[in-house]
Amino acid sequence: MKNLIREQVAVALKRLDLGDADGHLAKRGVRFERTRDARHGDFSANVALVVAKDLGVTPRALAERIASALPGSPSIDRVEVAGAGFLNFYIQPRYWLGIIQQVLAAGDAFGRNSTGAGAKIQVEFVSANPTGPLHIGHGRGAAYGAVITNLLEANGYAVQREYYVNDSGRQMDILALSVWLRYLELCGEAVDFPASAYQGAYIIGIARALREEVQAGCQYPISAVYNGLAGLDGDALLDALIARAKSLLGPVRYRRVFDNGLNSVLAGIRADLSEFGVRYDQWFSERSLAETQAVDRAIAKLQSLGRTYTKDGALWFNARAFGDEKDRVLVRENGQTTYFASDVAYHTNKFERGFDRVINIWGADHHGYVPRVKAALAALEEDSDRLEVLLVQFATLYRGEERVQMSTRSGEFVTLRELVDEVGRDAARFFYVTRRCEQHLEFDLDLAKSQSADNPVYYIQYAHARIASVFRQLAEQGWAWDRKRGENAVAVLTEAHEQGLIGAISRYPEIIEAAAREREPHQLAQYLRELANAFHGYYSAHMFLVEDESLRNARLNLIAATQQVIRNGLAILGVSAPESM
RNA sequence: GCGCCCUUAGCUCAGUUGGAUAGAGCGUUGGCCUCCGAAGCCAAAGGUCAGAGGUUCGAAUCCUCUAGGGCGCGCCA
Repeated sequence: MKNLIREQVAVALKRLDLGDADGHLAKRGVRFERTRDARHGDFSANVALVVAKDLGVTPRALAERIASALPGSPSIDRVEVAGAGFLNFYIQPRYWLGIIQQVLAAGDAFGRNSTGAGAKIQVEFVSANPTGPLHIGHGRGAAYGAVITNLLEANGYAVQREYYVNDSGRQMDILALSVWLRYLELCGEAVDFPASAYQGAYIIGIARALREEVQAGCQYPISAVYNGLAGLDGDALLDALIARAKSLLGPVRYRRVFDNGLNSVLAGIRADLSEFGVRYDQWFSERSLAETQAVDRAIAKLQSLGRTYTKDGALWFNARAFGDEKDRVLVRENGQTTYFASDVAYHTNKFERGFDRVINIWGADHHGYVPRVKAALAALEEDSDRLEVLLVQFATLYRGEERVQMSTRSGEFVTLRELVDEVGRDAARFFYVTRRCEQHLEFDLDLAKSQSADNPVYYIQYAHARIASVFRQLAEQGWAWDRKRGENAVAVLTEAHEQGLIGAISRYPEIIEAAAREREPHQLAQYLRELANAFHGYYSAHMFLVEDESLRNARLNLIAATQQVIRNGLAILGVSAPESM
């Protein structure tokens, strides 16, 4: 409908010999929008306000001229000039009524479109270090990423969901060390477990499994482990202990301890995400980039393009020449490549895989990292605009009034699993995506648990279940839904509540498009609440199961369409649509 | 210190990318089940859109400054 109006206006402008404005309307701020107020018609256009500026005429006069030059359409009842010079379009009720049939005919496909035309988009999200279970902060990225990908698919994109597994580096060494020390404890050694190692209880579980597997095969006397390390603490102690673990165990057994930790934690993460309704097409290993020499190749390419230099024994990438605020190290003085070097290789790899667009969903604390990755892509002569980084603000966690600090190392965090166990997957998923992602999220655990029934998700689900209940009631009264009869009688749906509900339904495809385009899942969540509100109001005001067969079936068609749209929307949010609750 | 993000009703948040009289939920106050599910509906109260300038037909939205909050500024990942 918006497109129809846009075409109408374009024709009018051409007739008035203002055709040059055509085609650039959107860029110049011309909008065709739904009105907020029914007194302004159904759609409004500010075209006269914008174009009048260039012509030096009054917007109102121009609006009158455009209005009279409109070709008209059977779907458009009338057009009025209002306010400062708005064109208000009133749509024929017939057109609105047709939407019910469209929904029922399209079913699960209603609202989907082919805007994306099959373009390949990769979305990488969560990608938390596999050093511990996912916590509530990760849950936000998981929910956001899942809904974004669902939205993109609904818009006709070919989406690939990916998790980048940081399975190498110092953090992982600390995990391996933590597991080994707990293992030594289980072997009966008196370990003074370092405060900066991973404290979480899950480490002990992993250590126990390791001990079952290798028995005493990785055991060393504690005196040998700590020999010569007295006086060290903090990070220095950790690094020394990691070096000690590697030297005592040797590469094979160290890798075994390491992989025990990695695989166990990763299995937990996979299970948690799966239970949260988040699925992936690919789990991409950072380690594999080094093992396939992809990191070396990326560095070599930067070198051959002359983007690097050596300083202080390290190899630097000339990031400043590509918009970053400082240059970045690729190979450290000790010969090890940096995480950044892996990331250059990783993003190169993504582009090599032929995605038209690559989206990273990162925590907001990584925002400073964006320019350097883009700089590297630009330096490698890739189109860095094909990489889009969406930043999700952290969730701050409260228990009532008290703020809860979270850190994986200290083991003090509320896990995603605990959240899902306590408030349920539907409520958790919905809660995460009702807020704009650049907004800090205050997550009150007490509220989420104690008042879970007040979560708006139930309001929407209730509308869906209520409609299911009406159809059950219909059958109990010995009636059957005659969809054809309802379709022929839709013109009887003249009540204000019915018009409002039909209007709400008709907005759904626009919401799906806008929420995907703007990467804003909360628009869909917000919309579903409004749709449910329109339905609940209707339900309270009117009986559906009336004696009049035509009216009854017309209403059943309307609420069946409502239910379909709710189901489609909830599916994209990853929330269930119950028949009863 | 420098950079990015945020600030809207008592609380948690929307506000269709510059549009017409700024909206919901929770909470508060009052009303609605002899009728399809009251996890619902209807109504009331509640605002200097952090503050000050600017841009224009028009600003919560754009630009500048100020205040407050978050994050980042490693040869960590």
